[in-house]
Amino acid sequence: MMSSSSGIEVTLNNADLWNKFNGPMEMLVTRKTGRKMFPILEYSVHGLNPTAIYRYRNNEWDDYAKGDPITPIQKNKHNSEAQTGMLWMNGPISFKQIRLTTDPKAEDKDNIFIQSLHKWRPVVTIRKLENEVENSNFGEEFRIDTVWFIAVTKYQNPSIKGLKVENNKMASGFRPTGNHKNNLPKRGTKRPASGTFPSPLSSTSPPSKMNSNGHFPNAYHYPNQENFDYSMTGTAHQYWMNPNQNMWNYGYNMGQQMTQPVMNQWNMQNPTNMNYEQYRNPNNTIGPEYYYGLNNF
DNA sequence: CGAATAACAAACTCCCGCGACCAT
DNA sequence: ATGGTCGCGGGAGTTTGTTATTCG
Repeated sequence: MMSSSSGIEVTLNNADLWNKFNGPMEMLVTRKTGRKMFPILEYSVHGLNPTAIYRYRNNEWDDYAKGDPITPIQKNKHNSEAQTGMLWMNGPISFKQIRLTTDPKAEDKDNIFIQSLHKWRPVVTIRKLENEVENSNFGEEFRIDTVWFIAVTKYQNPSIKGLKVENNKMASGFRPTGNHKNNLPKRGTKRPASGTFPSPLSSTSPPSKMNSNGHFPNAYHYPNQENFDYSMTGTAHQYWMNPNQNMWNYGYNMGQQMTQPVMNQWNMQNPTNMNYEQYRNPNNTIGPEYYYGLNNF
C-alpha cells in the first residue's frame, strides 16, 4: 500500500501472489507479439473524492539503466475513460492486457517496449480532471515497493520459472501432471560418427557472402575433414565449404556460417541428421548482481 | 608482441504442442 | 460438444560478444 499527502491510497490487490516469488521477479519479454505479465498488475484505490473525475494512468516506467541508452519512458492509459472517484474505488483496476516487447516499433497500444536484462518498476499515476481538462502538472504517482521486475528473454532463476508454472494456469501443461514434460523429444543424440556428410544439391545457390573465388573466406582455411569434430557439444551449428570437394559440410564452428537461404535448402534435404548434443549450463544459479541494468532505487 | 581467428559462451528469436479459454 | 484462438515454457537455431590460442 502506498498513500500520498492528499490521502489517496493505492494497494496492490494480488500482493500475495507477487510475494510468493522469492528472489528478483523476472518477466519474459518477447519481440513479435509481446508477452503478457504474470502476475498481472491489479490495484485498488481509496481516498478519492467520490464525485470528482479522475483519470487513472499506469505504467510510467522508471528506467535506471546506466549502460544502455535510455529510451523514453512509456505511459499507457488505463482502458477505462476518465470516471468518478467512486467508480475507480469500486472495483479492482487491472492492467492484465499489458504486453512486454523488445520491439521498439511496437504498434499495439497495449505493448510496452522495454529492454531485456534491465530492471523495471511500474508506476501508477492518478490525475484529477478539473472542468474536464487534464492538467499535465496535476497528478500523483504511486510505486509499490515490491512491484518491480527484471526483463528477461529466458528465465534466469529456476525458482521463478517454477513458481510461474505453478501459479499461472496457462502454464499448467508444464506442471508434473502436464503432458508437455512427458512428451519432450529425446535430447543429447549425437550425430552418427560417419565420415560422410550430407550435402546440399549441387544446384544450391551460392551464398551472397561468398568470395569471388567461390569460397567462404574462413572456410577456405580449413579444407580438411579432419578439422570436423562431430563429437563436440557446441551450440553453434555451422557449415563450411570444402574447396577441394566444392560441397557444403556440416560442422562445429568451422568457418563462415551458411546464409539462411542455403541453410533452409540444406535442412529440407537433410531433415533427419540435425540431432546433436547441446551444451547448457546445468546450474543456472545466477544472482541479481548478474543483471546488466540493475540499479539501486 | 600484436593481429587474426578459433573456441567458447550466452542472449535472443522463431515456432511448437499442450491446455485453458471462448464463441458458437 | 466442438472447433478456433490464445498463452505458456521449451527446443533448436541465430546472432552477438568474449577469451584463448595461433601465427607472422
